[in-house]
Amino acid sequence: MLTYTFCHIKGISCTAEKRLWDGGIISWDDYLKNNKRFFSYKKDQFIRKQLEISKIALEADSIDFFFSRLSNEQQVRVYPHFKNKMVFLDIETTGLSIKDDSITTIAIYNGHTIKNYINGQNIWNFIGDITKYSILVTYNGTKFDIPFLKKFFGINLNLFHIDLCHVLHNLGYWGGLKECERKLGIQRQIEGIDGVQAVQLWSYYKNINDNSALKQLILYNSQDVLSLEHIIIKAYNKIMKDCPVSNNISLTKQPSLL
DNA sequence: ATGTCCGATGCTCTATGATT
DNA sequence: AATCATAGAGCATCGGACAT
Repeated sequence: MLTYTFCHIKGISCTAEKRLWDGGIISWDDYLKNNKRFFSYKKDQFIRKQLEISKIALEADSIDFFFSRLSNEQQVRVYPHFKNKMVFLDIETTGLSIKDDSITTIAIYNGHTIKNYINGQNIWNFIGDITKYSILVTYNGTKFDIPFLKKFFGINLNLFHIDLCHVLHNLGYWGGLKECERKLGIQRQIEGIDGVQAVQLWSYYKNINDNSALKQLILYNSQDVLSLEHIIIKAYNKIMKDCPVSNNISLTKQPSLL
């Protein structure tokens, strides 16, 4: 998995990495045991040293090592190795303005269970729960979810972050979460609700005590975090598609919302 | 030595797409 | 509708590989 990645090393781009793969150098050990030189002596020595350090970093589960060396769109590569430290996150709000609007609900999903947080009920439990994880996965969280969370809770979430919006852009997928899901062939359990309706559902709950509206909002919020897991797997497979051995990881069974 | 080509990197600047 | 981080373009630079 991560041992098939070379583009975290300075001087090796994705195209250079593909040349290695095509030349039969698939894993770090393939490179280290190989006598044929793909680069100049100096560069080759540097790469060997970096691969030895990479092995130690992987052994030590150093997320920081790989995150700091991989470009934003390539950080998805850590998914198989570090998925037990990852959490998918999505928030709902009363609108788009960070100045005027507030968080209504938060959903997080760790690959096994979904947790929901509701403003006015249990929302402050979020802070304690989120610190159990190391990597946050969002869609457009850089510009939306994270600034809202920062303002609402008044703290910086000290987590590594993968924004699948940028990852998909880099893979040529544009058009928002729902549109990208459609293009990727991802099926939702809950259909027919969008962000605007999510705002309305919250106001029904708040203004006329409509508990079924809240329930619907939570389901919608939960669906979005489940979709993020679908997307990261699709993105991972696309990013690694040229690697001769590691492609096609698949989705394990997700919790049912219905 | 010298020239040329190629790949990788690193700036600056601007337009834009995404969230509820 | 409000907002702004980022991708992408354009450009310069640097080092390696290779031919002459």
